[in-house]
Amino acid sequence: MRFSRMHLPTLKEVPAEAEVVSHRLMLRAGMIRRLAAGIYSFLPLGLLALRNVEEIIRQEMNRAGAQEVLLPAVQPAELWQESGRWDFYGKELLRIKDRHQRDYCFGPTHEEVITDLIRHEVRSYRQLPLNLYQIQTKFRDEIRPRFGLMRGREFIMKDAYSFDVDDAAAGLSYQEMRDAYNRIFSRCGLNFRAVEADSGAIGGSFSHEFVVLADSGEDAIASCQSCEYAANIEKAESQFIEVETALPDPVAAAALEVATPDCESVAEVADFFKVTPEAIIKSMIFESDLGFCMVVVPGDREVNEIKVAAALGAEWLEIPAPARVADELGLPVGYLGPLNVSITLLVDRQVPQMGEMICGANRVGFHLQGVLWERDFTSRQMADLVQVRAGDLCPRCGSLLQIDRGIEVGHIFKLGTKYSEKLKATFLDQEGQERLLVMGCYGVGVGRTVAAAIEQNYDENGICFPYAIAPFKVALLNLDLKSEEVTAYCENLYQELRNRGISVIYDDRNERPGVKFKDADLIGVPLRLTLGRKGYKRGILEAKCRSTSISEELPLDDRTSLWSLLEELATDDSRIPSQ
RNA sequence: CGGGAUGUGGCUCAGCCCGGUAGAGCACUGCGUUCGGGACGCAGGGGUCGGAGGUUCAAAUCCUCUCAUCCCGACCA
Repeated sequence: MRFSRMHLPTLKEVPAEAEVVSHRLMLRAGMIRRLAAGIYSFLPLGLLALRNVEEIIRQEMNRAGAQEVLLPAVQPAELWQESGRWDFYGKELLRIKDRHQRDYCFGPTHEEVITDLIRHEVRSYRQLPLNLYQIQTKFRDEIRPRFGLMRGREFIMKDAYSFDVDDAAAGLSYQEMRDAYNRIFSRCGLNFRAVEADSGAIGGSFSHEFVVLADSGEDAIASCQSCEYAANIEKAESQFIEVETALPDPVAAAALEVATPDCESVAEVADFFKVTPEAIIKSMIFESDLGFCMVVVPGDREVNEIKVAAALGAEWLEIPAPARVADELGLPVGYLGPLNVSITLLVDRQVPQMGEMICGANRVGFHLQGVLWERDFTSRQMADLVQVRAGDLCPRCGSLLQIDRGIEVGHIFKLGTKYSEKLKATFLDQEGQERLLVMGCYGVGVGRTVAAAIEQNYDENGICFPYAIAPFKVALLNLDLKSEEVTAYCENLYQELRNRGISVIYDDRNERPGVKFKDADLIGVPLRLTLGRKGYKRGILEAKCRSTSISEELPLDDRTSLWSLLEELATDDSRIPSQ
């Protein structure tokens, strides 16, 4: 492509709307433009990057035996009512009406549509396994879209759905997708981790997220420093070690009520008693489909709601407003404690070994000191309820866990029969028995993968695209358009690069050299070739690598070293796992 | 949904408090000079100041409503 002919509106200044690196750089590099909150247009450069990721995805999905389809974006409400998600999915589902006032939605995901399709198509175990995928625009009406393509409302997703005869076969499909995903993100040149995750609203029993490590990421993951264990913080567990608790001697007969005016938070209470938060127990009221309950954890720990919901076996869980707690239960938020409460008491497994504790007295302005497990309160419902943190022990090997931030770019789920049951998607097995299809679903955020790649690869001059997804692999800068020899050489090299199938942007604009350098850096072209009058006289072409800043002088009359340099770049940063 | 902020040429912003002919830089067009890290000079084009209503002789500026966008929060007592 000739730069002079390309619609590539780079910006010197950063549009005020952009906060995070990838968003800023994608705007500045002329890749995307915003139309509305969370809704973006792709310009030519952005689309090239997107297509490169799509192509890698297609290759790996096809290699894994999946077949591409294209499903409708607009879906009738009946299907969603049949699966039960019309009500459950909530406001994220963009609902629309047609001219006859019939309800539709713009698909945020396609379990319903694909299951409907398959239940009409698949009758026999002979047609299985089957894995269909598509790359398509989704819409999720996010509460708060932000960060450009990282959390958009309209976005492009690759979603795949597998259908198998039983759990074991579905496990194989899942594993195949897991391998494919590892190859996809490796080939995109990303530093990522596959982590165990909660399956959330999509449902199912088991899932892994693929998280690109980046400080600006919205997700946190816990990973072991020595073994392979890695999990989303929502899901992560830690090893629990029983310790003997030393009690003071003699032990007081009962806890002591102390006036603690205006001490509502753990920090304030710790300050008041001159103790660390570890000596305090934090009590919180939760409400679920099973009613109210009180959750008790060490004061220096954060409650993990997903673990609470799992421990309770609850469908949904939320924290009621303090006013509601006061009205319904007569309990004062800020001064809660586990003594003498009538509702379910759910206690974190670490609490019994805390020794003498401080907790709220269930009376405004008072806390209890010297509280003891068993003497003062107890519960049969004990579990791991807290969020892991750096320094906790790996549940597999006992080494230290570390916490990193990252961007979720892929998520794979074992769905089981959740949707096939609701939509009655069945087949006949070898014995002629009617059985439910066992499903899995597998998603990749395509635009988000591009954004994540930028989050992970940039410097003060702009984007440093990994070779595999770079819109252009080579930028050829002609610094002296007026010189016939220089221009003739550049034109010839440009043609040869194109003939070799190397995507190249030839900067033939009538601009000063500085402008060309800045633009080539900004748009993240991995290899920059520069030729000016001086270089031409010396018979050399300057080749500079964007990511390493290493430059070499190549002879004009022999291009073999150029081809080997490109070869090297192409293989260098696509870290394909060996397996 | 709660809180905060912002809407002025394509972009970044000033002007608003204290009402009186709409500005700068970048970008764009033409000419000239310049030419290896976002050049300079001269001459130009382009804005119903987010929208609606109101106050006023007069509104970008004051008032009311509305729309849009961004940030924080919407669970850690």
